[in-house]
Amino acid sequence: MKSYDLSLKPPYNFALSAGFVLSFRSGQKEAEPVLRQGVRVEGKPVVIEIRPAGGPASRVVISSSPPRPASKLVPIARWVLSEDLDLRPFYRLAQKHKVLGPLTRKLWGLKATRPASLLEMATLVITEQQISLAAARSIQDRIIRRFGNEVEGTWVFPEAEVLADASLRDLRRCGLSGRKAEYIRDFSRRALSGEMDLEGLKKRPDDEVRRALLEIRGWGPWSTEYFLIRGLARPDALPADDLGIRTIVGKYLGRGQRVTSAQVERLLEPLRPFRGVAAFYLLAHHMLGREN
DNA sequence: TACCAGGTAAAAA
DNA sequence: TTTTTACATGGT
Repeated sequence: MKSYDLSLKPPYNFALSAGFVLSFRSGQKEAEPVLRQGVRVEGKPVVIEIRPAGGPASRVVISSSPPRPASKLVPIARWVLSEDLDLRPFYRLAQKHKVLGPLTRKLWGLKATRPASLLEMATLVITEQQISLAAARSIQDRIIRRFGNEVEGTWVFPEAEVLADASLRDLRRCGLSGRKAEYIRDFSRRALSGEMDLEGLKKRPDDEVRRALLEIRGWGPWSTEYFLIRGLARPDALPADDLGIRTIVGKYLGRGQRVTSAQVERLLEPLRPFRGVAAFYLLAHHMLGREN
């Protein structure tokens, strides 16, 4: 299979980052972390494979099935691996912090991966509202199997058109509430018509993205912040009312108990403008610790 | 079995 | 205006 070398801008540790995301996915644990991601290249479903290149931690090898030219795969890989997030200023700031300092040295080069499709991210955000991550994962899985395409065992998220045309009945059958089915279909319709310019969001400042999302039905503060940090890797975006974040911030920066969203804001204030990344590092440290 | 889980809109007070 | 309530599935 044709494969291409790619050097990501350091600091970046692919094996650590891929290992982290793979620890959430059920199934086989391989000796070498291989990230398989369903993506679309000019609308066609493709599975892209990213693995360590050996040598520097920031170097990877990418390939795809069916094969696609490097000019198509490389930008997708850069996006999925969040290359645009520069960790250096975060690390400089964290060094002065009692908790984040040692923790960042331990997790040096860690970044979250993100879906290639912002529509997939938006759907995931809506699905995850209120219910547990396990429940949401199972619903998202049904959505992708019902409406997406399979490539060699990996499922590729559907295009906006498919979800825009879906019946509420079929969406609900995936386990979504009636409301969420409407939110997802409405959002897909906006994406399809261009009323919501998803690609355009990538270049717009945080506050403009917030305004654009908050005016859409189904998008409250939590969903908007979550989309910013997870979907766009905006380093300061912080869903302070998120249960997971309130728990983890209380554990690492408070007295151990879950704290209020106001306390989350206060405790992470020294990490501005990297509060979202800081919260991610706390969460990652907690999750990786639990595995052992 | 009941209750909570990485919320939100809409109804009721 | 502020406060309740309905909603979906999975884990404990």
